[in-house]
Amino acid sequence: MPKLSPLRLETRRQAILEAAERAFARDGFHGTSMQAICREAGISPGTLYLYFPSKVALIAGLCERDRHEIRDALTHVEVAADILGALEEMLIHYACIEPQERRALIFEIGAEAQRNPDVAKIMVETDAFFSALVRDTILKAIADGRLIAHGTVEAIIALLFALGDGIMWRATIRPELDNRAIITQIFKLLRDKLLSSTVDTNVS
Amino acid sequence: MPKLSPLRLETRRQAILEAAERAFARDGFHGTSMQAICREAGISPGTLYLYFPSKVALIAGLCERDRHEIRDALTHVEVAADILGALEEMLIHYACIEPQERRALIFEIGAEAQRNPDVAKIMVETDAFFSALVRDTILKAIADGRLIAHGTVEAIIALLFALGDGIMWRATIRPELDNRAIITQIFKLLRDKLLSSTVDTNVS
Amino acid sequence: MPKLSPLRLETRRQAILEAAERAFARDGFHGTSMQAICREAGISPGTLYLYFPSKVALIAGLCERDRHEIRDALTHVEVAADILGALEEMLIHYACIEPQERRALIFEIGAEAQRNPDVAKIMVETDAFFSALVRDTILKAIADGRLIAHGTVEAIIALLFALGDGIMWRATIRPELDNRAIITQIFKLLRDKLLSSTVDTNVS
Amino acid sequence: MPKLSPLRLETRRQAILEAAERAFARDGFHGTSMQAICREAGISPGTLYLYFPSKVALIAGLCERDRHEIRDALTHVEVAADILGALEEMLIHYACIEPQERRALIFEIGAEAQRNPDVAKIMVETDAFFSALVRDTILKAIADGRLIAHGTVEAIIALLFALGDGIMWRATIRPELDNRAIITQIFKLLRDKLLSSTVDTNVS
DNA sequence: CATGAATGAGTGTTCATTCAT
DNA sequence: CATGAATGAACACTCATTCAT
Repeated sequence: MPKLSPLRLETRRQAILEAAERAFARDGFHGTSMQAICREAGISPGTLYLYFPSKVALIAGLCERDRHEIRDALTHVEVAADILGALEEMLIHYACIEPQERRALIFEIGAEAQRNPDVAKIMVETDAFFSALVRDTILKAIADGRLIAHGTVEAIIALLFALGDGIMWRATIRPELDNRAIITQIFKLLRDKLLSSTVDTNVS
Repeated sequence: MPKLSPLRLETRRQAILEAAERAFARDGFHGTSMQAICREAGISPGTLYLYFPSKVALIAGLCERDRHEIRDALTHVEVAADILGALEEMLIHYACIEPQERRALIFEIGAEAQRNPDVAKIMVETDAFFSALVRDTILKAIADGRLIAHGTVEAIIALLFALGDGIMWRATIRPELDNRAIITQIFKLLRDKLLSSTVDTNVS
Repeated sequence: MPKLSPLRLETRRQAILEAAERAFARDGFHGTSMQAICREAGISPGTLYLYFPSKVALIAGLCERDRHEIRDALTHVEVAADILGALEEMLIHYACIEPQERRALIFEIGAEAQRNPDVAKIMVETDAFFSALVRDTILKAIADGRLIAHGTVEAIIALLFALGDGIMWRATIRPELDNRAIITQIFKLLRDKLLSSTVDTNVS
Repeated sequence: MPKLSPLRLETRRQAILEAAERAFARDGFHGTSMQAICREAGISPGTLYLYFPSKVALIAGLCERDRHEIRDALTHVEVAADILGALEEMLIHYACIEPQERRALIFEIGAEAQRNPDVAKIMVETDAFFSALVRDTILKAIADGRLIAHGTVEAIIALLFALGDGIMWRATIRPELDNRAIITQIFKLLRDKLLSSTVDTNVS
């Protein structure tokens, strides 16, 4: 009985995760049965349990995957000349362009995190990782003179974090609003009053 | 003639709602059975269904109740001399003082809102009501000269909404942080750079 | 505490029975809740139980009432010059004119009779009473020379009973057929071959 | 690959149907819980729902099965030299020999048919199928000269159908009568007056 | 006599999970 | 490795009946 080759195992895991995400987004975590995920993934229940030990493990897996995705997205921010612009773009992507169903998943994950320490851990770690990276990037940019902080740097960063999460949150509960315009408006204000960029930015 | 008097009916409804809130906060919406709520409320299933027609009606009732609570809380903000201070205090109350379990309920409600139009409607209405009231209060204060906006008023208000929700969100997913300090820091920045108050404020 | 006057008691009972019949016919015995009957009758559950001790008692009451109704209907047959014609008319009335829902009730009653001896007893008694009456009427008519039996009288009567019940049955399970025509056809055959009438009958 | 083979699936279905029939006959359709059927069949609820999607599907399955049974029974009638004799025998079998509980099921099915179109459809189809077959058989026999109709053929056939159903009905509500004798008596009359057979029949 | 709020056992059905093949 | 039939505890909800007022 040769163990599943790590590559194949990972490929399968990802395929199942994608099926699960589609199903969860469509019907919610509790509205989706394991059978439904199996159907979506084209496998049998027995096989699913070969790759994930339980239903919550799928949520955990989804979190984990999102963590990687955000990490990749942040890479672009890190190396961008216009850091605020890159953050703005990233926010617009997740708040306006990605389908609403995907955003809605955050409720399911959040709810699960209250009950499941594994999920909570991943959530906190993802947030901490993300925050640290953004913070470092901004601090470095300020040190480099690419950004100028108008006020206590720590406070500006704290405000930035809350702002980003708040925008995501509002886009999720009020998708009918013109969130893209709201984001643009807020970032203009940010640049004017709190964190101006010294590099040329292409105003879109 | 033991007809349920309106008062008694309302008292009962509230008692059941409180029991449901405790149970939901403890075990989640889907993790809580109607039987468990009955046990918590000290009534039988049949009786519960006399007051609420379904499980989601309990969530809807909880939303409705929160809406009233927020409305009352906002009354204090409206009449406050120091509007930003009142908002800050309100935020600290809900983000730091109220028990974490209560905040966590927002995930359950949000998740339910994705599936249940009634819940979604209440959520949107509550947000719209709250937003409009805060907005009016700020606009009036600016017109009165009690607040001075450093930048486009609309943008500042948009930022304020996102900020408020973001702070609540972050307090919910990162309760271990010193959120009170973060809020204070952010509000100080706000007052300095975006929305200064012309009345004496007692800096806490 | 004066006992309900017998008259008032009976009036009430009949009103409730009618409400129950409407509800049973609409939704079936098991599909009708006591609450629904109360609503239909405009009384409270407590009051209903003052007049009928249980739900099956309502079915029993309905049987009892039907027994009286049939007895009355038979009175017309007894005194009719054209006995076969009167039976035919009665059959057409119950099989074609009365609403289908009322006929459908017989299934509910029959099912209940299998479980409830009281209901079974009433059902058997009603059938026995009816059969005896028809039988006597026919025997008397034959003795009087108003009817002529072409064959063993006992066999003809047995066939008549089965025929009547069978027509009712078929009208109930196949209401879409032209049961009136079928009845007319059968009775014509009856008169021609088995039980001719010596009085003028208006052939319809 | 423990995929349910079609044979095994059908065997299981029949076993469950038999368990359901026993339970329904004992306690009635509404008096029988799915748990009770499971107990009777020696399986778990989950398994039952693997074979039948709902409780009414069991009734529908029972109808379907009866339809097949009747079809088979009719095959014997079709090829019989003495058609009336074969029908008489069949009637005696179902009205007198089969256990009363099985006959009683017709009430449950009939009641269900009033509420459930699927059941109603099967009931009507079964009756139509049966009627058409009997009718064809008789018409052919008359054409062949094996039967002689004393009267309008259509009327005789209509009477025959009503008679058959009426006999079944009466045997169900009055099982204490000597229904075998009644059937014999009626069929003798039939042969004498309405539909004589030209082949030798062994009078039982 | 009449009420209707309260009851709680019971319902049909689902679904995460297991394990023999 | 993969299967999918089997499981059975759990669920939201109903309703015939009672009894304090």
